[in-house]
Amino acid sequence: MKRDKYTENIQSQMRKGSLEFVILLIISRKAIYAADMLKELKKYELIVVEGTLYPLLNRLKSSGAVEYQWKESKSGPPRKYYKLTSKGKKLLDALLLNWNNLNQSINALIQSYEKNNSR
Amino acid sequence: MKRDKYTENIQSQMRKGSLEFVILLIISRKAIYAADMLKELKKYELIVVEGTLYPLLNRLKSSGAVEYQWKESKSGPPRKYYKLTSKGKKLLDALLLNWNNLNQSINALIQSYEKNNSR
DNA sequence: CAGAGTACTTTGCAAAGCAAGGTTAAATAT
DNA sequence: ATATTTAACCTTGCTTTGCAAAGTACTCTG
Repeated sequence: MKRDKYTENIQSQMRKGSLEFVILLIISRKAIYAADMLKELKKYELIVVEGTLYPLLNRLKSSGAVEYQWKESKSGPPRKYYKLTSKGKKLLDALLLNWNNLNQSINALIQSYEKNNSR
Repeated sequence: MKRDKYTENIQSQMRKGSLEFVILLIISRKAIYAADMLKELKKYELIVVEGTLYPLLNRLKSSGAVEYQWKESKSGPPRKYYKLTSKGKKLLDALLLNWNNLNQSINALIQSYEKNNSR
């Protein structure tokens, strides 16, 4: 396996790991449907494809973290507008805490790395 | 699936995603062998088990990011002391950049979440 | 040499990302 | 009105990978 491929692979894993978290954050702001989530993610350079997003949304749905309403569209089939449930809000809060902890651990490690490399 | 299980699952995914990165950071500080890596990870509350770590180290090895030297031990079988190769250093630098980007994106999202929830 | 402790390896299962292809509905073109 | 295009959403199959559990191998102690 080439190094570049491998680098990309690890990077995509880092993205993956925080995907549920990011999706919940996006949904928390306002009700939104899948295709618009994809655009939003692209803005943040968190590239995701349909085949990843739809199953993920279904998992969130069946876990009770999100719910959706069908809404008509003027230009195509109806859309599922997702929003957080109260369960979803609790989940998001737990993930925020978790994110902060992970961040602290990694930043501590990064600092000792930078020290060893004379800034 | 219960919410708690699901929460844990997502959290463990977030850990997973940054695992290679964290391992590289730890190895970058000084040559170290697997069992001590596990202790180190525990200090940072990034729990990992053997069945995860050893295959991961082998993947890093065969991608050329790390190399190891056998060293005798006074209390058991010999140990593989891992250290970064120059390839590994480049990989780590790329991951550092990637980490910073991901961090920025997520922090931007978190900020707009906190705004909507009136701090 | 038997048992305990330490270190590394392997196997098998399950979760999940992703490419590719499919279905359905509305709008537009012919 | 039929065909094509576009927008949404869904599904299948492959592959990767984390992890529990069991296995191998080496050293030291009694």
